Amino acid sequence: MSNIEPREIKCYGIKFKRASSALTKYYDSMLKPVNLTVSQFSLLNDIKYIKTCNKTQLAKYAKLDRTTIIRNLNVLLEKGLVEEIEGETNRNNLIQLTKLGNLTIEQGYVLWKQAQKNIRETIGEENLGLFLKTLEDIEKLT
Amino acid sequence: MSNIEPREIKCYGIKFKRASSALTKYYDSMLKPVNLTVSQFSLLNDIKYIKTCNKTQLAKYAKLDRTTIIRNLNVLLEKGLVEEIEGETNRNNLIQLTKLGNLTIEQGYVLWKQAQKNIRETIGEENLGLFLKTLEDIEKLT
DNA sequence: TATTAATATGTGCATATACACATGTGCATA
DNA sequence: TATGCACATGTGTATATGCACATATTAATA
Repeated sequence: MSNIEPREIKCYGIKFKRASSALTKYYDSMLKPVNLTVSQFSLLNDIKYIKTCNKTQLAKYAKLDRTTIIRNLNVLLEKGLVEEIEGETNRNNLIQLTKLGNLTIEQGYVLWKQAQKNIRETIGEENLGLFLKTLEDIEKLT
Repeated sequence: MSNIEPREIKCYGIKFKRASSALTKYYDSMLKPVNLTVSQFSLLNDIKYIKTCNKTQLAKYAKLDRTTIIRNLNVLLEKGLVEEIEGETNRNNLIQLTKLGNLTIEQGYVLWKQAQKNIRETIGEENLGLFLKTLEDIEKLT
């Protein structure tokens, strides 16, 4: 099959999407030994930080849609990394890490740290500050 | 509901995801009048550039998984923006833009151009080169 | 007290993405 | 010819994401 000559992609949105996808895959591959994606690892860390909370609070904190959080949490619940403490009504339920969840974070942290270091070097220490600032400016678009 | 004090997010992967999500939403909102997402707009432009091709070629060109292309194409087929020309066997099918597809790209281009300009200003002309270079370095991780 | 506000949760639908697997076709070669 | 490799397609399943809609509970207020 003949390959088609690539053209210069000009859309910053698409360029960004591709880089984001590559970056996610990289973190995911590094976290493979603990069977976590970077999204899952990040959400676990959020829960660790806020200790116990309801799902709406967690969504606000993680800056994700509430229904996204519900679905992502279901994966973590099934893995036994998170538990839901039933209140009097659904409204009063709280979620928190299990022992396994805490242990998995600890194990994952070592792997994440290495990924983080490698990415920092890929971006370049000297450019890091400006780069992260730009990411924040873009995030503010929403 | 009391809000939880945000902590500094250190994971570059998550920071990047958030920015990417915001950027996608921004482009999507700008392309709303032509009822296209930026992913769809980009795929249409890829097809316009390569004129006619099979799905595997398109996937390579767009740097997406082949099965992702199949599913994204199905949306464009249903919208009548793309058509599939049946060959002797499935293997010989070709896809190409419809008239409506070409028209929609033209209409979308004006909107996209404006989004593109705004993002360029958000990043800052003076930082643009370095920023895009970094995106490419990250993309190469895969 | 009855109605309304605010708050919390969940499901259906849709897009975007990719891996694993199954299937089909055509050509080269043993 | 038969076998296998290269190429092309499609489905099942999964994660990640968010909007629209429905429902339930609590607090405030008319």
